[in-house]
Amino acid sequence: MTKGSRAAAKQARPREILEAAFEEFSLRGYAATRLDDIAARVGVTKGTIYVYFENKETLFETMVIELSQPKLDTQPSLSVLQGQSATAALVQLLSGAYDEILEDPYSREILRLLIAEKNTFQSLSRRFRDNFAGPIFAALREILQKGTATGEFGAHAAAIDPFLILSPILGYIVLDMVLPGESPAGAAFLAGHIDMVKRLVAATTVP
Amino acid sequence: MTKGSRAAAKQARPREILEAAFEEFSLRGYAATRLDDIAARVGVTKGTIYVYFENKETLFETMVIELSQPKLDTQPSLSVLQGQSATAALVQLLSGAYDEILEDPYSREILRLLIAEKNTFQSLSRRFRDNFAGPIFAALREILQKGTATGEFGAHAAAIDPFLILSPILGYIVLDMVLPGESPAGAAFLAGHIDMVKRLVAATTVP
Amino acid sequence: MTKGSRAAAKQARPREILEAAFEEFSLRGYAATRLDDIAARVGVTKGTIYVYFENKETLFETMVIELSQPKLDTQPSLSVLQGQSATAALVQLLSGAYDEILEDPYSREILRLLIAEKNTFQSLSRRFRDNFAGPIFAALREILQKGTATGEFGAHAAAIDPFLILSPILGYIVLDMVLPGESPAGAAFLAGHIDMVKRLVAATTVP
Amino acid sequence: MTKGSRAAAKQARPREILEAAFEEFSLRGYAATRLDDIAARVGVTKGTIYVYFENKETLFETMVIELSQPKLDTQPSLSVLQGQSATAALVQLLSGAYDEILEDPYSREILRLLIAEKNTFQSLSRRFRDNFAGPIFAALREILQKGTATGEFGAHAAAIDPFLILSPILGYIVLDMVLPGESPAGAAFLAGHIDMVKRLVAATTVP
DNA sequence: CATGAATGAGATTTCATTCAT
DNA sequence: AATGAATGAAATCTCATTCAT
Repeated sequence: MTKGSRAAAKQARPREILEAAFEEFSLRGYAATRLDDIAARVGVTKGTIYVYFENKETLFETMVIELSQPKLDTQPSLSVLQGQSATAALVQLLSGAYDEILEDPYSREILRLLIAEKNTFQSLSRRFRDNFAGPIFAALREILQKGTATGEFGAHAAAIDPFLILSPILGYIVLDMVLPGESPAGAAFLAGHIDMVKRLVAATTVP
Repeated sequence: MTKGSRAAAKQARPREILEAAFEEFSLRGYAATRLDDIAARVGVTKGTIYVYFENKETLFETMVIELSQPKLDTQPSLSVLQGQSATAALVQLLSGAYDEILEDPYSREILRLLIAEKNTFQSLSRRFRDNFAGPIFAALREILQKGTATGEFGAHAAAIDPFLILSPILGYIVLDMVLPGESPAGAAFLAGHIDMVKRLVAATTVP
Repeated sequence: MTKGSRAAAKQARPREILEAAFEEFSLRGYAATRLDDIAARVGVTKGTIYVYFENKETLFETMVIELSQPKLDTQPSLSVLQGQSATAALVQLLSGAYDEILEDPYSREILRLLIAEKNTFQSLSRRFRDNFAGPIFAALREILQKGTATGEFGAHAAAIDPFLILSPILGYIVLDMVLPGESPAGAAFLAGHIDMVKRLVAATTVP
Repeated sequence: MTKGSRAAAKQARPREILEAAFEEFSLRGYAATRLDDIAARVGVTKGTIYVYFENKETLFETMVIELSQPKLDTQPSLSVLQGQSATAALVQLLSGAYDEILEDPYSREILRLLIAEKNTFQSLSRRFRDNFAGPIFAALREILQKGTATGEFGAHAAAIDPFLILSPILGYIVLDMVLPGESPAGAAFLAGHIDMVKRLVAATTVP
């Protein structure tokens, strides 16, 4: 089985490198990270990285794409949201988003890297929009329309910008990025967020 | 007038450098920015930068501190909020925050740099918290308590985390950072944000 | 043989660099020597030096230590001096010292560098004292005492400062340093030196 | 008298700079010394140095020449040595040399600088030979011949290399340079030196 | 005479990338 | 596949020198 396990080790090598790259890049940023550090973290030498990746830029891009892949697979599909009330769907969508952010070790840091490198890696931002932000916005728009149509939400709900509803999540992430340890607990914030959104869409009026 | 102009040039030099530094740092990030580029932007040589700043690190830190100074001067003071309803104060605080973000050429980018460099320039993050975020949170907390006490807000309002109320602003900034040009217009978003907050604090109940 | 030659080249590289460093440092002094020059002398590029040495300072220190090592190995040991007359031992010690100075290509120049950099590389001076000067002084002291005890030397000999006996050697080196080509021939000077020392320790009195 | 004192200050300026230059150059060596440091020591700015000296090189050379001038003035002239015994002249010459070395604050350090910069400032070494070492050697040669002629010294004395007689002084300086604080007291060493030289020239024979 | 801002050449050091083994 | 020695381009920083005031 040595042959098999050796093959397995080789198979795992690129992933190991990507994970080490993630750690180093998120610690120091793209430019300040040295390939030496990444290699050392994996326990190989610099040259080995070039066996698997064309160059530093490719390594970075691949890392972002590869490590944010799982999230894309668990994206809310519109179909999943059917068969329940719009409110329930809303709650599920937000809860799912927080789950991912709080539990996935990569999402926050990758978002941070995208923010940091927005001018240098614009294609990654576009990817983020197309594969990640876009579908969520679409799902949210669908829910708002459905809720309004069924009278579950107030008449104004259909006109709400989906981004307004999602923005607290991003705000939460940012606070946690800039001032780690000073943001409110994730679960508490989620509860507040859901409560706020419920009030927002509810069929009540304000002065 | 030659004498005056030389003295004036000398007086203005540090500020010129800081502004050029801002442009370059926010374009490429701290590590990838070359002092050569900053110097070229000012129209001087590398050496001149070292006449005014000890090194690259100091230049960066000074730039962040200096260019975010105006904002600190326009911070909402608690006293200003007195003499008006809690709702009006809330609206004023949020409007003020948006004004600043939409009009100040620096704030968004500096926040982005803080996010990007959170591991490398932690002291700047602390500064941001103490001088910027802290006071706003305190003012907001005050407003919530006052509004609840006077019955203007619902009983639940006092317990709302101020950060929940502010988070959409940060979310807005982030979206604009990662996907420039895709965020909703600032004024429209502000209106939506204010409406949402009004509904949040209003004395109504939701299922 | 290719494998062998590459390994050999690698093995020899540090020593090559140290020798080139010696040439350049002794030509221009520590501060005025450029790593470029050292690299060019070896036939590699600047970067290669950093593969083997941490920085310029380390290179200098290592060079001094490494190239003065052979001398330490040929130091007079006290045991060698036994089994012969004190006078013979004295002559042997002095002759050995001249041999080394006249034949070793490094000693004079390294001493010169130590003199030049005494404020910048004090630890090297201490090394020189402990490993080099100290043992010779000790051996000389031993000889003086033995010669006095056996009556071979005059009674005053035991009180002679060993440094007085050795100082002409240092003086010779210095003259040769400052005015190369103007110092007397080494062999002639050694003969004169030995003669002077013999007269110094002899059991005669002077007015 | 303000005018006069101001003029005096101006007159003194070059000398002040030379002395500051001496301090800094002997602390760090030629290449590592910054004109800024010298200027700061005088209490002026870098530019002022250029008012009085053409460049760094000239400043260094002028400093060495100027600060070793007093010594040249007190050089032993052959005439002074006449009218006393050869032995007395010998003692006077050596004592004078030690006096100068022990008391003059510059001589040792300047010699050190000459040693350090022998390849870069060869003209200074030549100056040293012509103005300083040369005359002393000549005087010494004269004394040896005279002492031999009068029978005061042994017959072998005329053939002694003057440098052998002087070398302990240089050796003493070197030891004090490399290992400051470890050399014997100057007065004791002088006494030993004189005693050794007396024995050397005395009309005795050794086995 | 004195200043000190500005220069620009050059020095050390770093590091992504290559390639022979 | 993996290594690691070597490269060379580039980045930060220094400092002697100039010159307008």
